[in-house]
Amino acid sequence: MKIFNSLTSKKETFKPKIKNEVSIYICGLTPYDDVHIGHARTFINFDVIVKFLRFIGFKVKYVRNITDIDDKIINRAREEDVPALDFSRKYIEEMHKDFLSLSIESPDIEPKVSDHIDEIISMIQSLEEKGYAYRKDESDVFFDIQKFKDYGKLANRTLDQLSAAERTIADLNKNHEADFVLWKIDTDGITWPSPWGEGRPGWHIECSAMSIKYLGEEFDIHGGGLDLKFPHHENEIAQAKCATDKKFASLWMHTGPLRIEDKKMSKSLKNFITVKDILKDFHPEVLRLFFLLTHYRSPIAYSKEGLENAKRVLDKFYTLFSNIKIPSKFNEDKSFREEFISVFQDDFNSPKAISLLQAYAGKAESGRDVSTDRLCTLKVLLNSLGLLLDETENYFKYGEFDLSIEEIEKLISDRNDARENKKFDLADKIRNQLANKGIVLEDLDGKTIWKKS
RNA sequence: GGCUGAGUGGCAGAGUGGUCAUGCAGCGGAUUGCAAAUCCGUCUACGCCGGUUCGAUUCCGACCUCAGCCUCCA
Repeated sequence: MKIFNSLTSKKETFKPKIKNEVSIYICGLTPYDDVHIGHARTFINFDVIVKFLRFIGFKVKYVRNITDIDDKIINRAREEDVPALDFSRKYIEEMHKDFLSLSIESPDIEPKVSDHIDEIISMIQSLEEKGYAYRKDESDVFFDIQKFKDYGKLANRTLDQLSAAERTIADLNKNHEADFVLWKIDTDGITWPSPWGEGRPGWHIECSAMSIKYLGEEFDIHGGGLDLKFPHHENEIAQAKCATDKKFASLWMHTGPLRIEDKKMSKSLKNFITVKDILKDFHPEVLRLFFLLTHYRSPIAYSKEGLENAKRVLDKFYTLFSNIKIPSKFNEDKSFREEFISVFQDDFNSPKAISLLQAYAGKAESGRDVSTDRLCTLKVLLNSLGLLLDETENYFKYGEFDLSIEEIEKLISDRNDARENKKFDLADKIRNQLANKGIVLEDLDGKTIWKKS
């Protein structure tokens, strides 16, 4: 298996530390607003990656954190006059609901920063003992990037380049402009006592502390959205390596951004579409397939047309299996499975793997190659990506309608009466009436079924 | 400005030094009361300019355009 390593900018043969086991840490969300489809992209990508690793037989330990201490949370909570952790708890619940709707599997461990203050403090202490952390007078505690010779390796940036960057606020307590906070001194908002005084952890240290706690000082894969590469992941590496003198994560993976109108979808740009909004119109698997039709490292331009295209593709798969009963016992088509795996394990090439499945589906439809074993294998492979898991009926009737099921069925029955009596004008009128409500009819083998358009 | 990535047919999107991606849409046909669904057939491509090569969309160089990061961000 090959995986692109952001640290070396090369595809590398994947060799986990322990044979057949994978330890993976993914940076999760800061819960202070609804989950948007840019987040969904990242977590669906990693969901599929973890699923695939398990599918081919790896034992995976998957950790995905929640950053529940953050200035934005504190500020928003203050605006609403509720305790910060109550505020974030509310959005954690929303996040879990959204992820469940999207069939994103829960990680094995989902640690929160607020539960790991002790680990964070002791990591900062060891950085302090080794001379990587400093403070002036009673200032915040900073990490001294000039003491860490590999600083900038992940982002491919030198200290000079970092100095040259225009920074709006220069903190006079810092040795270098790019030094970052390990412990922020504060008495307002949510704080904990520490050897340096009342305060809270800086952003970055939590992920170093929690990944090491659950996966050890050296583990296989660390990932997240591309926007976390610098400074977040760069800083994580600095802290973890300096505190432990170990390698930390061997492989770094970053998912590409979701764009909307040629800009990255992000909370700060306020150009986001929430998961809840999308799921009003589209089945969750449509969103999943929309993402999988593009490689995880490439940017995706969000568009309604793109989602509609993904829907048509998924419709075809569901239609193919709508009349096929999958037997409980069948012989898996090994060569098909192997072909799929060999494509997918080249840096998780989902678009190529799906095109392979589409080609097989096409062959099956044409009646040229309809061995049940092969069809069943196709279903297994789609399922492995988190697709084709819903009942056909549910899938095609997903969404909101203006009409009740009873009303729809009454109209269908009226139309069929009209057809029996050759009153085709009336029949077509009823069909148009339903079409205007977003319901399409199909007359199959003397039976009429309906779908949401 | 620095660093990184990308520009493929109407659209999405892989890939490759010389035979086909794949799918959606379109078009023609079968089927249907007419549609839909399904089936058969089918068109359109590699940003621009040079170079290497017998041959380049694929390798090299310049240019143009776009995006991401450099400040919070998945």
